[in-house]
Amino acid sequence: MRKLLFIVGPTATGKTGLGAFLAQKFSGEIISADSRQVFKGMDIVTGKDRPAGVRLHGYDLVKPDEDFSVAHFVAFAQPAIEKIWRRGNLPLVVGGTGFWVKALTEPIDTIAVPADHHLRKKLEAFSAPKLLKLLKQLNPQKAASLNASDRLNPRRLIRAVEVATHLQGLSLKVEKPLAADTLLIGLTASLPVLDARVEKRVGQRLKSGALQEWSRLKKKYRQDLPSMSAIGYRQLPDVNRWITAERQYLRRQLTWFKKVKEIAWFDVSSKNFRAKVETRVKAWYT
RNA sequence: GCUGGGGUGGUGGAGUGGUCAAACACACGAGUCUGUAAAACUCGCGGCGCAAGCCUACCCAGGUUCGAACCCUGGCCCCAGCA
Repeated sequence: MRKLLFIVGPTATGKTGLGAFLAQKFSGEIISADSRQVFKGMDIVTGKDRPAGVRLHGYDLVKPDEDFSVAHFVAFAQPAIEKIWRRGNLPLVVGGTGFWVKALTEPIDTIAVPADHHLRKKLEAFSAPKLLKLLKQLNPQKAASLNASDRLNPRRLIRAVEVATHLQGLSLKVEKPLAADTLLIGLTASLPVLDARVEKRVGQRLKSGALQEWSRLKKKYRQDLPSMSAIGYRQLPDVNRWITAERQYLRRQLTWFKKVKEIAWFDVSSKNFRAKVETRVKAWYT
């Protein structure tokens, strides 16, 4: 069976570095699963590492003012993975965007319903209770299935209404999940270690010209674009707030990934952690 | 040293006699998640308790009052201006 390797975990754990290491060992190619690194020109602040000698897919797919969501990601990544298999290589999906990683192997059944910007714009004026009421009329089951948090989340409610209004006419062709033998490697460390790494990384990005990149993009793009909501762009020039936002994000990622039971976790601050991972991958790969 | 302002939670900052464990914000903690996911959203956040509730709090010490974070006296500290 074809093999598919995932490297996941919170920010600043060195996922790409490990990915490159494993890619060389096992003749692999990296697919980045990162919701902000898909944007061209957003390089320094989002921390795009480009390890030498490794094929890496998934960076710079669109311009910052273009749409790119899970659906686009799946549409891009699945064929990319197929091609890597055809070349006889091992695809390594590397990324911290949990939802995107999940979508690759667990199909989203409403993924075929595209964004209706006109409708969204109209619905944005509605309060959460009003949206919920509307959803109840269109799709009572969906409305009933929402938990307390989502019932108060306008963004989620708008999408649910959008799906409900467009679903009928559409012949749902659900994406096929990738049939593969998968291994999920999770990278982590103690919180103090992770926090320290975050701070260090921000420092490095500042040295590499993060401020210049930020001011360039700020002039060029509207601040309400999804791409511009990337951590760093929102907080700069306040460096401390940037660091805080990175740490908060790190914790959110941890919350997501800790629920994924299949992940084999490795502590990046333990000694020879790369060797340990390599051993684990080897056992699975051969 | 003088004059004026001020000392409230992890932080900023409301509150100026009872309805205050203390608005609001931030930070922090725990979560949610099926086309914005580095997004959006929810809950918690003095102590004990499942809860009802109880206890300890608004620099310190006294005092006034049925009742004080809020009024008075003294002390300590901070800031601004003048010396």
